Amino acid sequence: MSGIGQLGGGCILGLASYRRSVSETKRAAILKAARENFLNGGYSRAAMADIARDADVSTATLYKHFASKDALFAAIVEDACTTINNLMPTDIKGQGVGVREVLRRFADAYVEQQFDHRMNELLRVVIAEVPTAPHLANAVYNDGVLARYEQLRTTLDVLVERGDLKSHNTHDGALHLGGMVKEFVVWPALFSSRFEKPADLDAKIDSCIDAYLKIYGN
Amino acid sequence: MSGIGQLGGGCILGLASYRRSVSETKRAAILKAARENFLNGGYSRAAMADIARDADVSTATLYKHFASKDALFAAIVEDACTTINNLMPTDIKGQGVGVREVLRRFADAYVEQQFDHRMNELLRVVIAEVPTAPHLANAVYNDGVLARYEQLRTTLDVLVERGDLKSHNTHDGALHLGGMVKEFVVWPALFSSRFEKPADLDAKIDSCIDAYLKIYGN
Amino acid sequence: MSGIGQLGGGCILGLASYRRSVSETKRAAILKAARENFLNGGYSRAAMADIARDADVSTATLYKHFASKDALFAAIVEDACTTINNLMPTDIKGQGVGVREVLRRFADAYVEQQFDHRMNELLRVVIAEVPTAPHLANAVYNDGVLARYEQLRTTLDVLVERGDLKSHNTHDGALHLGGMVKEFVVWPALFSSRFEKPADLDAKIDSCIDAYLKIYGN
Amino acid sequence: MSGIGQLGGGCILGLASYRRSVSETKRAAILKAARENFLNGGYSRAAMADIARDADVSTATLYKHFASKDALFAAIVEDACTTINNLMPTDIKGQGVGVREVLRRFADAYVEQQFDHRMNELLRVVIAEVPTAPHLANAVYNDGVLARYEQLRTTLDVLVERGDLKSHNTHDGALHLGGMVKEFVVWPALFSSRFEKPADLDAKIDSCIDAYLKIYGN
DNA sequence: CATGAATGAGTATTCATTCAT
DNA sequence: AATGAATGAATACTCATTCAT
Repeated sequence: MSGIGQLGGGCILGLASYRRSVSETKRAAILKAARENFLNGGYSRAAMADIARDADVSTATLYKHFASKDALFAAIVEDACTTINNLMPTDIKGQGVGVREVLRRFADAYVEQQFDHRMNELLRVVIAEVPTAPHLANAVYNDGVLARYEQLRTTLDVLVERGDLKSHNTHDGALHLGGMVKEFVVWPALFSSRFEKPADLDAKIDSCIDAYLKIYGN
Repeated sequence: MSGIGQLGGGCILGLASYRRSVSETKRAAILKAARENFLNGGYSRAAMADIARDADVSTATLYKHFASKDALFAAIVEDACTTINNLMPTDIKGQGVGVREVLRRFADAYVEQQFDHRMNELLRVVIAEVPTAPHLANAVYNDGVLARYEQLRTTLDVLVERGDLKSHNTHDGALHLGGMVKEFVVWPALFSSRFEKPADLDAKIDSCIDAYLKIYGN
Repeated sequence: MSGIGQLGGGCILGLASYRRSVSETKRAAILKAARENFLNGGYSRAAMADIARDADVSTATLYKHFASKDALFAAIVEDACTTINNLMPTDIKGQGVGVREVLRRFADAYVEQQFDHRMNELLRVVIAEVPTAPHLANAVYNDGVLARYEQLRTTLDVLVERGDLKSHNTHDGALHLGGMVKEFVVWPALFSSRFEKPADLDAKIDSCIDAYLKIYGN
Repeated sequence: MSGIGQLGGGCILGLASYRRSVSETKRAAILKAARENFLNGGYSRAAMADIARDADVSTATLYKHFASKDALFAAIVEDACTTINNLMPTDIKGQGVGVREVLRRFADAYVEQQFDHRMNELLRVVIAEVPTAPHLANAVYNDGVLARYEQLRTTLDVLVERGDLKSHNTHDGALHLGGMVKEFVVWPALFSSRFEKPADLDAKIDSCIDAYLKIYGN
């Protein structure tokens, strides 16, 4: 029935892989439940017992998988960073694609990451824990915020090379464009308990790209 | 009866006002202690007992002044909003002052509010409590974030009227300028446990104003 | 009705002393309950919740009085040491009292301390915690064991001076006599879960004193 | 089937005995690991999982060998008693050996058992568990403490018969001598977290034998 | 026969809030 | 009006023991 590998002679191997898969399943369930709990009320209000219950495991099992609440939280954050980094597009600057379209695609991916993957809410919790877990916040800032800017900058560099943008300090440029977009995509979301993106988001983002092109466009 | 200082004869009114002033003093001490505690480790980690101790009052007195931890936190946030709103300048667009200088002054006031008045840290805590105290976050967003944009927009309108800026949608314009500035002033501070402003902040802000003037300047 | 002190003008003082007495009462109840619990199953098996229940207080109150389980245990041990040290007689070497009688009285006091004040059971627990609380064990050894030997030695010195005993190394002598007595008074009690003293204890102690007098008597 | 080493042809008996020996090896490893764990922090602090890990077996295997933590502890204690009883010399009263030397050899064996075989530490743990495992403590008292006295008494009887000691109640005599020796050998060790024997132990033991000979020597 | 993952019942400790005085 | 002691509910974490494979 199950697709367990080497069933011929090594039932031990079968056992091991069975166990691993069960374990992986539980680990995933825990991460999911924990994410939910942490995002809902922040670090302090998330209770290990609740997380265990939501993941349908005992607290002891929870602790077998993650040595402490801190470690569990760190795992969730790391998980999110990985997911997000895999999500961002790497080749949006294809030959025939116009400047505006390239920037638009980048912004769309960013919006998806912030809203559909609930990065905004994770940011809330991470920011809240800055005083008690500065290393984590730092990791998120580097892997989540700065990494995004580096990607954008690289993209901008290509556009400059292609002659689509004036030659300029693309590092600051990335921050300018990013700052404007965040104003619509992140800032209101941080303060709102609803998860939806604003209704006229696309128009707002267009206005940011417009502004950027007025500064640096050819 | 007691040797209380400047009370003249101890008439009832005098006693009452003395009591009131003592009460005000205690209230202020509590607010100060609470602010410190809340900003240090966030809402959950702040302990009412610690706050009372730091304010040199008993817990019972603390509860006489503020009905609950929530209420105390709300009071602190409100207090901060008031302080901040009083801080922002209202007449920076004097006759002889150039565009760049006007925007610069606005930005400086913003920087002062965010760093010297620890608004960045307060934002951290408020943002963290969005799921459990959405009204508070909303209040801060309206009184703190949007109000700032309204001020900026009003300023921009004056500049447009003066002919210093092209006629444009100043609402979006305010968000664009604000977004770029925040990128340097707020975003990194939210993720850092140190309270200092970045070293090259002035240059960064100038670059934002430059960008803005490239878009909308005459 | 109650003997509270300055009831005349300072109801505050009355309040303070009332509080203090209530507090003392609770503290005593906690110590009693804790002693019982610790002696019954050792340090690890004693549960703070059980102790609180037995003392008719909440666990929070328990922790107001004693900052931790360790601290509570230490308080009990210290308490026992004080009690015991106050119990040992200081003037048993009166003029007309014979050697044998002097030693006998000392031994009797020792027996009372070990059995009636359950010092044997406390020793069990303290000894058990040597690896985890060496300082405590050390304190008990110094204040409980060595102090007893010093008392005995002083007594022996007086007896030597009086000419009742040969001149000898009374330090080793005290250990010899003490060792023999302990063999009957402490050693079997350490291994038994019943609290009673052996039936023929008096005769056994006499035999120890006999032996001692054979060595050092005149 | 498997490439197991010195098994000749893999007949059933050979396999069975191989299994038995593997089992014995594991049992021994468990006992060793358990002993270490129990002696280090006492019964309660020793964790079955740690013991299993230290013995390189799974917890399930551990439980196959010993039905419970209690049973494992009992096995260790029993093991220790056996070891110790085999250790004590049985023929130290050879023809030409003097009284003092005989007693000295007995004491030396006792010291070795208490220190080199960590009997002092085991006593600590056993004593600690008296309230919860009285039968065990009883067994140790009988097989460890009393048995030693019986051996000593037998020895003393021989010495009396040989005319080396006065005729006397050798039962009490054994306790007297034993008590004095223990005072130096066991008592301080019970209260100390270091495993070493006191520096001047030999001299102290000599002084005990001296005292004994003064009482009962010829 | 051996395993490692799983568990339920505990454990010490904390905290917002109340109340007798 | 002000106090400090008191509390009940909660929280992170542990451990002896079992069980499916």
